[in-house]
Order: sequence, then C-alpha cells, then structure tokens
Amino acid sequence: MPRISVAQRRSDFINAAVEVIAVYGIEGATTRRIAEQAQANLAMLHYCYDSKEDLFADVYDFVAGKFREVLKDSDPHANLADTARQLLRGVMECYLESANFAAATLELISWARRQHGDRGIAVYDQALETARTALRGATSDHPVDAETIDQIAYVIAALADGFALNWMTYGDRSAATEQMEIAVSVLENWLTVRLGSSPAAL
Amino acid sequence: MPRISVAQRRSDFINAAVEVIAVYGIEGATTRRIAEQAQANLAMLHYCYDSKEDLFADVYDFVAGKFREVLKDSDPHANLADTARQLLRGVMECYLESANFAAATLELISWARRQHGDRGIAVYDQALETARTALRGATSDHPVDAETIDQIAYVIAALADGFALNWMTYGDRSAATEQMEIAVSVLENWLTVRLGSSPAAL
DNA sequence: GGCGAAGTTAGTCAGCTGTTCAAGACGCGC
DNA sequence: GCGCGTCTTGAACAGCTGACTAACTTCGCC
Repeated sequence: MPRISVAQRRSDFINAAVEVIAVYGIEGATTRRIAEQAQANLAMLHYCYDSKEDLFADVYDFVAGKFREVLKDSDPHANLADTARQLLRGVMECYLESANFAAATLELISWARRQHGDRGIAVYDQALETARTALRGATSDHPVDAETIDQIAYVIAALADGFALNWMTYGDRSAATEQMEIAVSVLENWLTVRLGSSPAAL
Repeated sequence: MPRISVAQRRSDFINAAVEVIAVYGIEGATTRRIAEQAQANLAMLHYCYDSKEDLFADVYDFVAGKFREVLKDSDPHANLADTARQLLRGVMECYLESANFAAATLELISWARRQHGDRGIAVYDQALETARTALRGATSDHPVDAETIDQIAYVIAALADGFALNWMTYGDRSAATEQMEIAVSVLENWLTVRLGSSPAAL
C-alpha cells in the first residue's frame, strides 16, 4: 500500500467525517468510526489532527466552503429572479448529488444550534449571507431594498431545507427530482408577484 | 412535597424528554438528564418506565399525536387553498409556540432516518399523510387528483420545515412571525397558479 | 546508511451509560 | 394505631466507549 501525504489524509478524514456524521449523527461521529471510514488507523487521525475538535473545525470549513462555491458562481448578468432561481437550483442539486452532504449539513446546523452562544449559527448564517450577496450582485445597477433581499434569501433557504429534509427522509431520487422543479416553480410564482410592482427588478 | 401519580409522572417525563432532546440532541438525551429536567429521581424514571426505549416510544407517540391534533382540526367547509393555508399556518404556529418542540421534532426525524430500514420515517411520513388526508377532505365533493394533493402536501411540509430551521437557528420571534406570513404568501401564490386552471378547486 | 515522514499496535484511563436494589416515606382505609 | 400499596430515594453496579498516547516499525529519499 502506497504512502499518503498528510494533506491528502486530512482531506480523506474530512470526507470520512461527513459520511460518518450523515450516518451516525454528530454524537455518533467518533474518532474510531471516522478513521475506519477513511480506511486509516485511529492513531493516524491524531497524527494528522491534534484533536477531534480540530478535525471538526475543518469539516465545518469544508461544508461552509461548499456552499460558498455553489452560491458564488451564479451568472453575474442574470436579473434578480434568474439569480434567485439559480441559487435555489444550485443548492438543491448539490444536496441531490450527495444525500450524505445534505444530511451532514443539517446535522451540523442542529449541532451548532445546541452550542448556543458564540458562533453556533455559523453554517446556516454564512450560507444565507452568501446568498444575499449574490442577490445583491444581481441588482448592483438598480439596487433593491434590503428587506426584499432578505425575504428572497429566506424563501430560497426554506425551500432548499425543506427539500433536503424530504429527500433525506425518503431517499427517493426520482421524487426528489420532481420536487426540485416544484420548489423552483413555487419560488418563481412568488417572485413574480413579489417583484411584480417593482419594474427595476427585471 | 406532594406525591404524584405515575400517569402524571409519565407525562412529565415525556415533556422533559422533549426539552432535553431539543437541547442536547437524541444521543445527549440520557436518563439522568431527563430525570433532572422532570425534577424527579433517576430511579423514578425506571419506576414509571421499564426502559429508556419505552419512554422514547411514548415521546414518539406524543410528537406524532401533536401533529395529528394540529392538522386534524382544519375547517371542513374550507376550500382546498384555504385548507392548505390553514395547515401550513397551524404547523408553523405550533413550532413558534415551542421552539423546543420544533427542535425535538427535527431531531427525531434525523434520528429516525439514521435507523434506516423499518419504520424509521414514521414521524415525517405520518405528518405528511395527515396533511394529505385533510387536503382530500377539503375536496371531497369535487375530487382532485392524487398528484396535486401530494404536491401541495410537499410544499406545505417544505415551507414549514424551512421555517422551523430558521426559527430554531436564530430564535428570533419577531423575524419568525414575519417569515410565517411570507411562507403563507409563497404558498398562496403558487396555489393560485397551480390550481388556476382547475375551477373545481375553488 | 541514515533520517525524517508515514504508519501501526496495543494500550491507558477517565467518564458516563442504562439499570437495579434495598430501604425508606407517605397517604389512606380500617 | 396498623397495615399496605403506592411513591421516592441514594447508592451502587457492571460495562462500555470516549479521546488520546507511547513506543515501535516501515517506507522513501538524499
């Protein structure tokens, strides 16, 4: 068996942690299970990371980074409604691609909420803020009021999260694909009415 | 200190379990913590319940029952759109009333999903089915096709779950109240278009 | 050959888990 | 008062699992 660099190992551990968190939950994500999933020795984990907490910090960053990635690369030339649709679709496709990623994300959000206080709400909050930024970017030449941006971001988040929960629960890919379209049409219809009186949005 | 009946104690333990699950997660919901929350001795728990599993079965029933309660008492004379709106509002108000109930429910759903196989998806599935039944009831005199009912139930569930996640994360009651109205308007606009070509629905 | 990075084995030890038991305290009919 | 069944408790049990580590071996490169 070939030797693997620490950097690669770290990445393996992060991916393994996501899988284990999805399957066993945060509390069930033990060092043993993560090591096993990464096909590495338990001691290897502590060779790459000083502590479990350090690994989890990286997992956190990984998930937040993935959201940033998905939400950032929206077409800059699209209008507000198109951008919103793209954001929603992007997130849902990302969930659909990996049910484990979706599950781990929800697990992390729940877990973060429990550690009330400090920076508990980071994953959810960061994703929402990234979405807001993208929406603002789509209206840079004709600014839309902050409240509207907030509302659109909220609806996108709600529809995406609701989608994730259903998809995770049933694991039915074909149903999820249809529900993705429904979610998009729900967003579209609302946006049409919500932005209807504001010609600047289109 | 007055003596308390076993029946009352059981009820106390169930409520305590919901609180503890919301705060510490399913895996963190230990017998000790639940007993403490219920202001009872640890041995008392095993005096009322043979095992922790027995208690959790009751917690499960309690949550499912609450959903049934909320979803069942919708106005039988309302049309489909009104019924849908009432269902969504009912669930969101129920969540808003107790953030811990909302948190515990999501925790239970996540947990149930992990026990893949058998009846893991019960809470989510039962709630969805109850909603479908209520929707069907609203169209008993002019039946709507099953697919439409399914889609409406899905959108209600998604909006309610997305609402719950946001409300749980931020714990901002005034924001949640506004988001409740947004969710309702999102549902309404979609329903108008979705059912627009079907005069029987109104 | 030597040296450092990668990998392993076999633990340590603390903490917490669900559960039980023996014993005591209350309340109520007699 | 006396029983008696229903509550209530502190203390313990036995076992598991958690994160983490020290000491050792192997690989690959200069």
